[in-house]
Amino acid sequence: MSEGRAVPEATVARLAVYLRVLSTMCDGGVLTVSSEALANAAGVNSAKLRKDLSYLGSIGTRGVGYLVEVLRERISTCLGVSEHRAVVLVGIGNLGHALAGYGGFRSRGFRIAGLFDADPNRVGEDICGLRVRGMADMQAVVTRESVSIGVIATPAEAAQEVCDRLVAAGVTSILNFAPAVLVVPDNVDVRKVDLAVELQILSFHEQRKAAGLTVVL
Amino acid sequence: MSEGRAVPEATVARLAVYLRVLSTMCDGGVLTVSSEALANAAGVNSAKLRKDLSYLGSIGTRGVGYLVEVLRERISTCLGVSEHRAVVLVGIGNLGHALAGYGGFRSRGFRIAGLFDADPNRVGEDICGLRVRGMADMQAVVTRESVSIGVIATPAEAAQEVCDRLVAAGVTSILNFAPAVLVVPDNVDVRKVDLAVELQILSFHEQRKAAGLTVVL
DNA sequence: GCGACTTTGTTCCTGCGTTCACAAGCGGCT
DNA sequence: AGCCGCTTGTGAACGCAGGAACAAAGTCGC
Repeated sequence: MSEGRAVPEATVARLAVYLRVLSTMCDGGVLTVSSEALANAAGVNSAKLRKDLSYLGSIGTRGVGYLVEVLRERISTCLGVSEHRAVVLVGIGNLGHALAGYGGFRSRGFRIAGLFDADPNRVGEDICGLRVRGMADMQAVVTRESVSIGVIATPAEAAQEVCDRLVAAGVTSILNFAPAVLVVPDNVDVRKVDLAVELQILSFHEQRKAAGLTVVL
Repeated sequence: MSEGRAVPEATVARLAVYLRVLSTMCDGGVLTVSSEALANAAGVNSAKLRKDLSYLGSIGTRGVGYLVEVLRERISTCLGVSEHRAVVLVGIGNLGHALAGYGGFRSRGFRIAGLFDADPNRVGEDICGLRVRGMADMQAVVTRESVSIGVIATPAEAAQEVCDRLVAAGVTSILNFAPAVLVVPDNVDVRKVDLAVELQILSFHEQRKAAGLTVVL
């Protein structure tokens, strides 16, 4: 378990959270941090945190803790964001507009290499210094800027077609905000974020709380 | 296992997906659907789907499948969205603006009962027919409209304070888009959506793919 | 009315993720 | 220099989720 071997999926998600907390600490001038303190700040169990970090061939010092700077660097490298990674964003509607202007991407290791929309009326529009391009330019941008990640923020109907174009252009990871199931080749990763699903999960728990109260009454 | 007993967390998330697919089918005039067909449309295994549905005290007909309308109704009830559920949205910035205008909320069982922002310059602004209110009005709106869910789309610094106000007003479920860990009482549920984390997870897999290729070369 | 076919609901089993608990290691203090 | 206390890293147990396979149940054709 010395080198970054077979990091579990669940751990990867948490590493990203640790990274954000560590960056904040770093900015605050904190030099070292214990697993207990970092776990609290990240909202997880300290044992879990230590096991997570152990997958990176851990760099902690017993009796002291972790060097914030070193740990931050180590996680960045593991996640592949030590250098800025280029992404393209397709679908400049309501949500796409917000994503294009979201500062968190840049500060957390990503660079928006291109904005695309199928609507000719939108092409040419300027958003935070980036020009919206037509779909025809996608191939060129992806190749030239070595883009590996595509973000889909189109309506559900267009999602699969956009996805196919992204894959054809050479993108191998997709973040999908459209409420649609995407079909992709095996070598392409897809993650889906569905805002309504998140709310429905919360709604379920509300339902359960209400049912429990009814019994109590 | 006859009545909606102890539905696993992972199942709840998928039920929401099934619900969306079923709604589409319903609109398309489909009357019955087999577990195989529904599973394909939802992008999951058919055995998993059947097990998920069995938690609702399943209503399928052997040799035929499920009645689309009945199943949709059943899942809606389980998720607590058979009647529209009221939510409030706090933080009308880049992202909040997009969320306020997102049509998917209404169509999937939610009603935005109020928009709030701390910035007095934003208060009074009209977004898709809803007026932005000041934080002072929150208590009244939550009480009057029986709001149980709050959505936080503020900067990270303001998230905890907003969260506290929501909880004090009576909200018991929170969907948090701010990159911050929220501390809440035990009876309050929190779900977090962090866009940068999603990208970093994809980035990790890209990193691995690249490493694998390097070895191959 | 009966048999064959289809599809569900469930059971068992395997694997992953989480948690607990403890031994090992390092720094600081005397 | 040696001991003590603190913190890490890991081994083992536990619980949950996922997948395959099968028996029960209902429909359709004859």
